[in-house]
Amino acid sequence: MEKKKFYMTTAIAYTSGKPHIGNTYEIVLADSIARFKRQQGYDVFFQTGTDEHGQKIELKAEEAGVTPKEFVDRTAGEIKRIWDLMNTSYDKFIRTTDPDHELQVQKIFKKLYDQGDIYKGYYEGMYCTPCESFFTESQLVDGKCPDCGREVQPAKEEAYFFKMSKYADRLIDYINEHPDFIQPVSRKNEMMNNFLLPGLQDLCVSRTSFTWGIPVSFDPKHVTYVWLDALTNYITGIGYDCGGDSSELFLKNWPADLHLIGKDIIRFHTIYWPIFLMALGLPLPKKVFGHPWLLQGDGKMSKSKGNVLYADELVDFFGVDAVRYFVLHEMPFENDGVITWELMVERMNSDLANTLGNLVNRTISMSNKYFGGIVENKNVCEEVDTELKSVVTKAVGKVSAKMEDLRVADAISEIFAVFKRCNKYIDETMPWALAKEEDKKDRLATVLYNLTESIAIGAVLLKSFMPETAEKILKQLNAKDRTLEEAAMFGLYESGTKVTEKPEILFARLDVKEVMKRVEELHPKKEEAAEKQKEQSEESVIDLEAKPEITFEDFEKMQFQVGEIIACEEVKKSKKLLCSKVKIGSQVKQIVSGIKAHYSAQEMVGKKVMVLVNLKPAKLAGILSEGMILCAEDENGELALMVPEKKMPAGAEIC
RNA sequence: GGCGGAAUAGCUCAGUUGGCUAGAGCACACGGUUCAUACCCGUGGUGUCGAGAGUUCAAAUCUCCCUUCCGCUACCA
Repeated sequence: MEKKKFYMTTAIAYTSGKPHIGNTYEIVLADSIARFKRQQGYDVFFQTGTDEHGQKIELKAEEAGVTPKEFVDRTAGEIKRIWDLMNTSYDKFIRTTDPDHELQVQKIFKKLYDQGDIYKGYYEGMYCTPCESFFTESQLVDGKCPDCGREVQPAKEEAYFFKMSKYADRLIDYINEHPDFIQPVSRKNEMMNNFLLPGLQDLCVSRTSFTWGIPVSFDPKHVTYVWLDALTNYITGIGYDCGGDSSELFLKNWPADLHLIGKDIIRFHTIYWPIFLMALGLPLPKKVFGHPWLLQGDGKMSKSKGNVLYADELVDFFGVDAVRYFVLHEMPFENDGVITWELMVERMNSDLANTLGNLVNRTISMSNKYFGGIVENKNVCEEVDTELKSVVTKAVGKVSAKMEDLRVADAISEIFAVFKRCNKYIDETMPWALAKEEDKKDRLATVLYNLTESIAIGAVLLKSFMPETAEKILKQLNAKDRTLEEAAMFGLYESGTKVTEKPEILFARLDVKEVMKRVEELHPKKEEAAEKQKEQSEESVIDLEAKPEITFEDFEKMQFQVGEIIACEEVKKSKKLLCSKVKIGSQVKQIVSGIKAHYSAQEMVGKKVMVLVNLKPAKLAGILSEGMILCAEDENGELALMVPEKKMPAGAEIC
């Protein structure tokens, strides 16, 4: 029987710099889907690659003192290296500087021009070079770029435009008739309401302001502007030829079954790309999934802060599969996910080391201890076995269902539910107790067989997400690989198999403090950069949005007093909170403040601070707080306590 | 400004067409256990289900309104 094809792509990564963990997320997500589809028996073609043209790269190369080609060769190599490091199983890595892609883009441009979909016009406005964007006067903020705040120049460019409106109605129909086309569905409304229904603007598809791009063959002072160049990679990469000489690979795989992209470029993939395809007379992709982004927890990722997470660094700390697990697990379906070092350590310890690693380890250890490593099914079943088997054999179906909806994080949770059930089973059956009774030997053997078999099935399910780990587990169990159908059948692990004598620790527990210490050593730049920013901001001012005017009466409602901090301790449950005992006059109040990141408990003691005394008490992390210690905050979130500039007694009114 | 979404346990979130004491994971506390990587299992929440009003025998779930946050988008000032 011929396998059903499945063609999927990621967005191509822009080669302006090293990819951070957010970029890496997409390729790992895509890889899990690709691997799972293969496991399901699809003939998968998985394409990824790099987007290498544009003015930004031209400038970056100039800064670096190399040619654009040298520059992109370097960054594309770096991106590919990280994709490979993450153990991703792409079939094709396309670069938009590949000669066959460039040639094909030129032919497509010409064809669309000849058939009247592309016409020549003028582009006018204010141009921001770093952002490569035009803005109207009214869009500018203080006369500067609304995106980056830098200077803009007036510019008028001769340019080619694509007649988007011509195909709009057809696209609207297509989207309505294919409710699965845009995922998640909430994005569909955004596209409809903001673009399609109000009427599409024509899209500029060429530029003359830079040269690092694919020249328009019949008008070489123009280069193809980003979207017609970048989006077409999905067809040129598998051998499309608009002259009618497309490859077998293309004929077999187009239309794509899935374009996996970031939510920021949904518009281009669900409006412009389908319309380009219509103009070329090609069928549209079946599904476009705009995934959310992975964000850094403690503030936005920024290179100057030195807190950007890079995949290779994380791999050094945790290993490839752990990093794959983090990015996949922390990502809900529609909302952005958050990732921090602390969170990763937590996942590492709780899920990977405790639940999974320890399970494999204890199971193998028991087989060795009680049966010299031989796992034999003596078929002495009890009631408790039924539920275990049911959970284990149903897992495949659950995982598949989640994957069908591209809910990868949920799919992984289903797999871990199997491992958790196994741990529970051990407690229910208490093998160590069975081992003490000679006549329970066969029951003990059966229990260990059931466990080994369950873990083997779990490992098979894990293959798409954590390939190396799955393999390690199967190897330690000496279990045969199996298909997904076989993962629904309990009892295929060959009775009488010998497991490894010395189980290898799959994931070592980590100490948060030690990890954070190493991170600090790794990024000493952090402080330097922060100091630099401080210097820069010394002369700057902060404008806040004005709150509504209040009356003197309103003001008088608030009671501010000088408080002396006589004791202070960290709130153990919390990362941010300090709990202070504050002396105000003759009474002492307990106040919880979110300032642990800026002040240690020790240095708080003895300080005299400004306190809002009559704030309604509230519980923070379960601790009563009876007021508020006031601080000033700058744009970086740095805090400074408000202290009196002369000596003042505790309780002095501030008015 | 327009369109859309969200607000539920300390944290991240589930809660189908309104229906019995509102759930899961993590964290925390206590108990159990010892095969194992101080691990696993069990138990534990006074949560005003953002505020207010309404429909209903019954609302986290429907309607209205308010507040806050988020997404997309637009732009007069």
